Amino acid sequence: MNTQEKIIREKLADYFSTIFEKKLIDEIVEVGFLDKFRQGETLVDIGENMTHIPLILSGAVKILRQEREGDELVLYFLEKGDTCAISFINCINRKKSIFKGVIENDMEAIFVPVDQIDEWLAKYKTWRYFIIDSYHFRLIEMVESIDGLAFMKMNERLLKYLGDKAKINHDVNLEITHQQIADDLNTSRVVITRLLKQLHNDGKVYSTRNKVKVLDI
DNA sequence: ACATTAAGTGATT
DNA sequence: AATCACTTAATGT
Repeated sequence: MNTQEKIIREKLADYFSTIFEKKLIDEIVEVGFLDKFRQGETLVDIGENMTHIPLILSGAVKILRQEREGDELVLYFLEKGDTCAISFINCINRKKSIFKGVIENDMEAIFVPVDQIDEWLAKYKTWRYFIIDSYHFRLIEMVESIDGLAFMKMNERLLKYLGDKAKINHDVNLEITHQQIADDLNTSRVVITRLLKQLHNDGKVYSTRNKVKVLDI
């Protein structure tokens, strides 16, 4: 076994080896490759073809919908142990991605080529469950996201967003500007500034320039 | 000290 | 909740 394979096997041991059967792990080690991305990089853009799906080992990815340039909306975040089931379907159908994925935190993932994905679905129960589970979870997050748009006031959306962000960062101290938040929620900076001030006064967050500390978790 | 960028605010729709 | 227009505060050079 070469060193590259050894490394992948070790990385998988952290999280995925508990959910995948041994034979499947062996196959992943065989065909997968490790790749790293830095914060702010675009993992996949809308309209691109996908050839691999990531099994996320560390870091986080922000999944968003984008209309035109500068008009976007964050749907959810992916972190360790997650994969993008949507991208999986994209792979199978050889369709173009309908989402954009931006690296939220420096990310490390094992990429598995599309050809195997299909094959494993029939071959391994654990893989099947993993994909279905992932798909289900993403669907729930999507519904939550829709609920947010349809029923929640902007201040609730903001609070949820900050909570999610704190969770995936494993830190309640967020380094972010009002403008960046506004972009992610597809609203204006002025609105965020005012809502943040409210939340600040309500004791739910503590915010200063470039920083928001989430207090109410 | 000056320029740039982030944040705060009142008025209007 | 969005937009405008403007002010004030923080930060970098």
